[in-house]
Amino acid sequence: MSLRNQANKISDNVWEIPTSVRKDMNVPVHIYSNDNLFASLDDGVIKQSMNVSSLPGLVQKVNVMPDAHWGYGFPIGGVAAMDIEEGVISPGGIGFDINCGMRLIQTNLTIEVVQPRLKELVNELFKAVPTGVGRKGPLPLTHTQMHGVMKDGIDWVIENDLGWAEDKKFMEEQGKIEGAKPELISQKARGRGQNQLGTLGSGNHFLEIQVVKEGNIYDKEAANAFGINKNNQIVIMVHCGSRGFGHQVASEHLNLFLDIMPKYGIKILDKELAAAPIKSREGENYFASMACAANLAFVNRAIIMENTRKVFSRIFKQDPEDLGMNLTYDVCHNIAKFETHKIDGETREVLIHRKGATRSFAPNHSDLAEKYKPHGQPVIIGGSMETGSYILAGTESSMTQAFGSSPHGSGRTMSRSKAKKQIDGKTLQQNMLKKGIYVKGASLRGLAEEAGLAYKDLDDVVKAAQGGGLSRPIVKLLPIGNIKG
DNA sequence: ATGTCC
Repeated sequence: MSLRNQANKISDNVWEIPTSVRKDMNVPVHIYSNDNLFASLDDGVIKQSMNVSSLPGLVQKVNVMPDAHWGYGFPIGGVAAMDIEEGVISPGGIGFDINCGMRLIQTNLTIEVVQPRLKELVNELFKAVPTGVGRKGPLPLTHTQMHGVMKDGIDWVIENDLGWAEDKKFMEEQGKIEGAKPELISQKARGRGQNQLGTLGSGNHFLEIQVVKEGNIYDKEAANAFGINKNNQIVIMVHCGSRGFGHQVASEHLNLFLDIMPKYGIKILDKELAAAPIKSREGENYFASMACAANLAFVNRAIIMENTRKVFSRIFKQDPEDLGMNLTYDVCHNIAKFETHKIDGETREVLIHRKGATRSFAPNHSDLAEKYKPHGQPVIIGGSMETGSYILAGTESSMTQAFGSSPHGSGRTMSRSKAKKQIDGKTLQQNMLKKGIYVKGASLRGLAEEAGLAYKDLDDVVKAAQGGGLSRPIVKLLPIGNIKG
């Protein structure tokens, strides 16, 4: 029998697993979905979300996003808030790729100008932004520079003239997680990060050239505030994280937490849920190390953007400023953060774990740039390279229901190994070209793993997010060029 | 996701 039967449908877009289902559950689980997505939801998501609900110090409920799938310990698409005094911090609730995230860059170019140069553009971007596992980047850092990146995030970028000062206004947390302690970072992690800035990585990481179609703009005023204002406009989306650095930080703390849990009396059902009290030396050190990785990821995306601006500038023979290459927004998909939320009528600070989930703050939130305040936070969600992506906006109901969170993408339905068996990379590449999408990847096998067929329907995910009140669609973006790991 | 096993 499917574990899905344990969940009760309580509204069109919400399924609840009550604490009565399993003795060890501390809070209920709410799964945001729709009939179609729920019918094919992986049983592993149900099991893992119940496991998460057994952690100590949880506040209100565990939330599961419409794009959820099975992950390490926590499901990808899991959102959990922890009480600062009683709660724990868990690397499995953040993900190995700390501050994996998304950014969107505007241009004032249109498809008429870009299409004839598309292949050249993608080929040049492929050279300027290294892709693939273990690739080294265009900007090796000295020890002092690495310290600045970890500690200061986007401020380091601006001080070193590798980005524009105003970019900072359009980033989650203004591009810097406070409390980073570079002195806690191992030599090994430092070594892996030091020469990877400006690289994309592999898997579902990408840099994509996209086009706006007038019929895909759902809120003209909000789209305009987000820099999207005309039919056939070209934008650029980047999806990547903290590379080997974040992976090393996460692995080291996971191993450490397994050793120290007995000392704190933490019992877990799955070793992948390894955790430490937020208020413990180990928990505090993990947060301070995670902040270093989050800051490095912000910088990584900024360097990729800087090099993307240079490529566009060279090809279209105009300054990036004149091409209108402003940052619309930069959001985190894998992170834990201290945030203040109104929960059951009470305003309190909690530690939010968002793993494969995007922050989606409501209009007028103090963390938003002035021009975004009337509309809510831009939520950037990536689809497969064949189908398109969305910009959504945060809503008031997201704040009250899910600690200001929204889905982050379309979510896999097919394993990477299964996709590789069913799909031939070369054929896929050729078929995409026929549809007007020029894609260049580090490997054809890697390409096959990312086929649209292997992902949930993003339109469905957006509908479920909207129906569940997590965010509302502003514009859909269609791919025309893509570089992948 | 990841120098896909020190």
